[in-house]
Amino acid sequence: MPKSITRTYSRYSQTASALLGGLIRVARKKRKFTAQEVAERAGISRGLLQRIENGNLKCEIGAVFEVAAIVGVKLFDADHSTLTKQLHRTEEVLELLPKSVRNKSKAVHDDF
Amino acid sequence: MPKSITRTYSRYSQTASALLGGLIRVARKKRKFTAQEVAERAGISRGLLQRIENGNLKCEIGAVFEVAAIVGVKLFDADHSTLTKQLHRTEEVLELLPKSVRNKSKAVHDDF
DNA sequence: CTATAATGATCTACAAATAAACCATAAAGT
DNA sequence: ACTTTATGGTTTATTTGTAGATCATTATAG
Repeated sequence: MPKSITRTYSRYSQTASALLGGLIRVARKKRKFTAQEVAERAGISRGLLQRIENGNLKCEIGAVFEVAAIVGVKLFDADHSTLTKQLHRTEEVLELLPKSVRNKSKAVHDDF
Repeated sequence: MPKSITRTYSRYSQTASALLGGLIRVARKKRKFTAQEVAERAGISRGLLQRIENGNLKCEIGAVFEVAAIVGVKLFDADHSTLTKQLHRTEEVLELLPKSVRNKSKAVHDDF
C-alpha cells in the first residue's frame, strides 16, 4: 500500500525538469502550435501539457517524452538512430558488469 | 474523468527511456549500489526503480530524475549550475516569443 | 476598440501508478 | 559445493495523477 508521502525532489531534478518544460514551450511556440493542438497530437489533456511545460515533476515520463518528440526537442541531443546506437552500447557495458551487486557491510563510494 | 486509454508511445520515446534506464543501471552497478539502497535514497520502492531501469514510460519523471541524480547520470550532460544557466536563457527566449499562438485555420509547419 | 481565441487555473471522478509484501530464481562470496 | 543476498516478477490496497469541464484572464488579429 502506498503510504502517503510528500515526495521531496532535489534542486537538480527540479531545474532539469523546468528546463525540459521550457524547451518544449519554446519549441512549440516557434512552430506555432497551440497547446490544444500539441495535446491532441500527444493524446493527452491540455492541462497535462501545461504541467509538463511548467516543469511539474509529477508527470508520466512517457507523456513528457512524447511531447518533446512532437515539438522537436531532442532528448540526449540525438535523433532516433543515435539513441539506438547508444542504447546498444549501454547494453554491451551492462553485459560486462556483474549481474548483482554484493554490498558487504556498507556502501562503497566508488566514483571512477 | 480519465477515459480508459491504452496510450501509445513513439519509438523515439521508447528508445530514449530505455537508454536513460540503462544508463542508470550501469551507473548504479559501477558505483556498487544495490537496487534496495538506491530506492531507499530516492524515497521510492524497489519495484519502481526496476521499472525505471527497464525504461518503463509510465513512471513519474520526478522519480526518474531523482534516481539519475543519485547514481550520477547527468541530465542534459550538465551539472546544476549549467542547467540553471540554460534555464535562464530559455526563459529569456520565452519572453521574446508571443504569449499565445494564433493559429488561424490550419497548422503552420514552420520548421526553421 | 471589439471580437475571438489561447492560456492559466481550479475542481471532481476515476483509472492508473505506486508501496509493500510476497515468491522464485540467479548469482556472488566463502 | 553451500549460503546468502540481490534481483525479477507477482499480487493487493491505496494514493495519486489525469481527463474533462468550467471560468477568468490575457492577448492577438481585424
